[in-house]
Amino acid sequence: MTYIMWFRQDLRLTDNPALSHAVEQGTIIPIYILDDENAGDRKMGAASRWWLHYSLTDLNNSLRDHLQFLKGDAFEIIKEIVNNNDVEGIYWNRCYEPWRIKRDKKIKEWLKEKDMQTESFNGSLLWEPWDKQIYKDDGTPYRVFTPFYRKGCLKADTPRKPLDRPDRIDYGDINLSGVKLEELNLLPEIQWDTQMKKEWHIGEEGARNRLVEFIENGLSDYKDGRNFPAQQNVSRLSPHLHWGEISPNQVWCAAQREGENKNTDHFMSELGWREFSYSLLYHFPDIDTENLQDKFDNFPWKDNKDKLKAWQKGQTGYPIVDAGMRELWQTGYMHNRVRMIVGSFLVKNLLIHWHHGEQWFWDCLVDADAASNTASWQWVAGTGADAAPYFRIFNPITQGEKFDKAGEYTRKYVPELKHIPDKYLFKPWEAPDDILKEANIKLGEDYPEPIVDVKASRERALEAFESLKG
DNA sequence: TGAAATGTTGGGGCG
DNA sequence: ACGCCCCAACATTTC
Repeated sequence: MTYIMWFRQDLRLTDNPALSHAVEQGTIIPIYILDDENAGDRKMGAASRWWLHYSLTDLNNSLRDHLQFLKGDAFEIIKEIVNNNDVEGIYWNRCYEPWRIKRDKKIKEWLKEKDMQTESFNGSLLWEPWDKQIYKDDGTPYRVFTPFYRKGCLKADTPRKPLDRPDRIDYGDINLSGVKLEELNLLPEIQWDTQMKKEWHIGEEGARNRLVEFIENGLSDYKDGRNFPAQQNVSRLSPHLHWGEISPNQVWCAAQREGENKNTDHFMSELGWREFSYSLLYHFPDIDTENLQDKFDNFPWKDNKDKLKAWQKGQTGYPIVDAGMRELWQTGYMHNRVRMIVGSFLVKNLLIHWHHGEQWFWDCLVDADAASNTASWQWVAGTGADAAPYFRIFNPITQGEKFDKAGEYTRKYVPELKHIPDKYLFKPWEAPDDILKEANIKLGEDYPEPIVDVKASRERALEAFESLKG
């Protein structure tokens, strides 16, 4: 008996419920389908594709070169496989983007009509978004994080303990005439990934090492340390989780083993935010384009291509913002504190619609995730669930001084400011001429003048917000 | 998971 | 000794 194991966002062997089930049934044919056709406007961005290439390479190694790669409309491909080969069934772990739910539902119905064995599993979430335990008493989904997490998640069934890696896998002997991994064309044509390669250890083993490293060195001061981008207190597990190189259950249980304290609690609640984002996307499937709070539909956003471009390229003249945007560009990642700062800057100081930020992150982040990315952009914009009140506007100077006091992070990504004294690092335009000269900076040439005035733009944002009430 | 404005308090300098 | 002012430090309010 031969079964298809369809890998999707679960590129691992350990704690993989669909895989464990499949290998118990018989021999398996592991496949991956690159389905850009059904993704519509949610095709993977460039950084995601880059990561995927190496993650598939790693998975294929773990599967002793048995992973078969296919490209196109997954429904058509699966029909073809089932119609032309002697397979008994097909298993996968669920995905939650609206387009995938729609597609997978159709596929499952068709498979059932064909009397194929088919079952989907939960390999990506601690609690299913439709779990009745995690609804409010009135039967509607939570829109506020704290009760979602405390009254919902923490009171619901405890997450499944991770499954062991199957101790043997038997592979079926069917060639599906797919393509070579290289033919998925996931790697960039222009080589912008040299720096990125050094930054990450992609794949299941890299994910596990990252978790161990974080638990040993980052977790013990997580609650406070997570705010400082120069420190090593954040887990950096987000891309590994997104691709399913590690499951949230593995992370949750590893944190739990460290015992309850403010650091583990806080870290686990961040996994809770991930669940919350998925819950929101499930219950409000258009949040990736529509404001969750529709009163923002009339917000007077400004279209400004030059300023958007300056933000994207890390040329705003605000060093902490530019450092973050350049970290993103160079590494495919940005520290969470800085994501909030650059987000606030785009949406509030520049008054540019959060869509533009969301799209840029979607293209550049190796952890780009439809649920987390859209929920977080709506959060920072003030348009979303449990959102920061609109008037919570970050001051990029104060934030820099508070969270990168010694300038280690900022100077790393904005090296032209290396020699500016701390006192002026986050506001170089206030530095006296002799200090600028000594630091080898000519504002407007070596480093941009600020593209907006924070004080004036703050006022402007508050007025724009005020205009919604009228 | 804000920032700025405004209010309050208390210590020290000083006439 | 006392009131007054100044100002830092902290708390509260407002956007």
